[in-house]
Amino acid sequence: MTGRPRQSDIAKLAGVSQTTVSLTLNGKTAEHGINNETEQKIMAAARQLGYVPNVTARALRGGRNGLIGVHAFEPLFPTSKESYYEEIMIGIEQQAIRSGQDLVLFTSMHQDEGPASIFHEGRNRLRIADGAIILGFDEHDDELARLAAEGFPFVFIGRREKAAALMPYVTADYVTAVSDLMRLIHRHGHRRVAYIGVPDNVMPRLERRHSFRMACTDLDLTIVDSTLANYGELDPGWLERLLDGGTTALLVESTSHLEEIAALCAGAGVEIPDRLSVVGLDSINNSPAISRRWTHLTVPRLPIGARAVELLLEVLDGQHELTYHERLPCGFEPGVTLARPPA
Amino acid sequence: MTGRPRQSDIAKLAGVSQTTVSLTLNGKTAEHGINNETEQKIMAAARQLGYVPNVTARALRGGRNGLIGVHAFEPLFPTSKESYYEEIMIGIEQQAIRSGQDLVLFTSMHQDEGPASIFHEGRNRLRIADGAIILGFDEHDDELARLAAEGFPFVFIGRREKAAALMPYVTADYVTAVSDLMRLIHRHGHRRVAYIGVPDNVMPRLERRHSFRMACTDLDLTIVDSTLANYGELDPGWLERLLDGGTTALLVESTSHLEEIAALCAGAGVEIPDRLSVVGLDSINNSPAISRRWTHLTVPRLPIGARAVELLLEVLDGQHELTYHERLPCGFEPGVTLARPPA
DNA sequence: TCAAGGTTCTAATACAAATTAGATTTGCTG
DNA sequence: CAGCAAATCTAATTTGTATTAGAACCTTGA
Repeated sequence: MTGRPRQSDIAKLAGVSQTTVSLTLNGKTAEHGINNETEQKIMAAARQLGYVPNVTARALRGGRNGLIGVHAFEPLFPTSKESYYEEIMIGIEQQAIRSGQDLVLFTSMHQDEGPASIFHEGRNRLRIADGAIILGFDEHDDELARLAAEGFPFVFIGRREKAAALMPYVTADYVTAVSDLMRLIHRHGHRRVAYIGVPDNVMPRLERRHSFRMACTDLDLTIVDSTLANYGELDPGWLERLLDGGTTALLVESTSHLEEIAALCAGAGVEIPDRLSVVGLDSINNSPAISRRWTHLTVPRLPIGARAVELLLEVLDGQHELTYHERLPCGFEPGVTLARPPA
Repeated sequence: MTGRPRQSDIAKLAGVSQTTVSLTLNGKTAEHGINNETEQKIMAAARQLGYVPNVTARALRGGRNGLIGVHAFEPLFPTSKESYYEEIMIGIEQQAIRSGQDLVLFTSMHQDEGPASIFHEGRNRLRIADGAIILGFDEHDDELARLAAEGFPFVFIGRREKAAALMPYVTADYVTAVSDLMRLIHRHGHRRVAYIGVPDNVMPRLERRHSFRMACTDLDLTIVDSTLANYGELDPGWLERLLDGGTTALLVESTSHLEEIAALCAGAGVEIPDRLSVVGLDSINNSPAISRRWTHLTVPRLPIGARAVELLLEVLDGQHELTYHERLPCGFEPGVTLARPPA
């Protein structure tokens, strides 16, 4: 259907075989002893015809196309602001630019409602790309395992218990970050610390909670109080009970809870950080809605995206075991909401 | 390398030929008279082996690869907030989902500083996709012309004088929108209207200005005053001169100028809209930084992106002339900043 | 009983590139 | 001048699927 030039067209124009064209275009002139003059003819013909290799043919044969797939189980450009993936995508794009790769967004897999299943309807389009970066927080461990079993090269962003052993992944080092943070809070003199979590069990949050509890045990036995709140529990009564119990510092998993807590404290005349230290455990976007410079951890989403691209290219070159993974360090924003506990 | 089952594996298991498997899996049993019993055997075998069709093979055979290229002359996921392309990309993604196409972002073309040339190293990398959507406001008419000359199927988002005749494009109907808006302002009783432009000459802004001047002429001769301000010109003196000159309404090209003008008016005790009506000519994102419900036009960026995808697919099916184009209607947000002029 | 027609399946091929295993020519050595 | 190697190229095959053309068998009617 297309007037797209093929290698055979080049061959005809240059008066050689398709084999010679393929070898020449792939830079194997030396090892196959192709005449310099022939090479020039072929290159000239290719330029003249505006030849560009056919992705599907090359992929079918197992070659590389310079295409990196990106698959999220949810759309990448969501209508709601505060896309979770946005910063990661910036990192992916930047590294793709540096590495000279193009990106394929697998939108076609989202056709039906709900999370986009990789193997649904038998339309696993991932193979059009050389490899893929997969992100998403839904439970799709079985699909990932199957993909790994098929030998398809991919890197996962995040971490899953089951998946960990099967594929390379990049994630943030929540464990170290929360652990360090707890030591800092301990050094400030706090002995009762509460934790406000989100009622779900995705890995990044589980890791933070786990690390929090470990730190509580490690630092000084039984002096710390762990509390997991559900949405809606954050009311004046809750705050009162918290303070009456002797809690002097609060770890807040989700950024969206910070301002809620600020409002609650303001309403009850509780000063932050004089009466209560508050520390966030996630990145905070600059926005006029942010009331103060919170003390908080930052998740290295941009580096994670960038590293995932590099890692995938290394995987494609066979440089890593499938069990290889990396944990990138979280950042720390000192802010003004962590202080000594009241005397 | 593949532990992946192929049609031939199914065929072996079911004791039939690969052809029969292909026909059955594609639901062509009826037209090729395939026995119901055979069909059951094949389906069972396919299920048992966990068969998933190989997209690359299928695409190779079919001529199309289901990839739609997206090329902006700047990166699509910019570090700065307020990406111009973001809303368009949402539209593109949504329609790609509906149409079952994947998207290719040509990041590899951005390797060098500056805007990314399509004909990087003499090769048109866009050709790896079935077609492309091109967006960008830099001057690259020559590249677009060359692309069109090569017969590569693409749709441009926006409009260029030169490009208009060469390729299909989708754009917003600024002309009608501004014209209608001017009539509305005129009906409110305004007779002197000023225009605050941005000091550049990209098409969408030129069209708004042009339509503004046309409307001034059409509605009532010489009763309207047109002013084009550069950045930095917007100071108290400018506002004073404007009002002294009898201007009662202001058209503001760029959303970023609206709050600036609001501050200026607040400082000078000028009430909006009692003393001065102010109307924006672009979309406004919900954000806490927006001080009031401005009366303004909205640019249908999301529909533009979506329509571009549809249009490209139609072009690929040969349904359109290259000179085909569409202008999508702008929206109007009534807001509260347009009123009758002071008596 | 033989041609016509239907039913049910298969062989062969195309898609575009990569690769393996030669084929052909030329040059050089003994 | 036989013989061997290097230089330079090509034929044939592979990848997995879809499709065309037709084969083989069976039924039916005259």
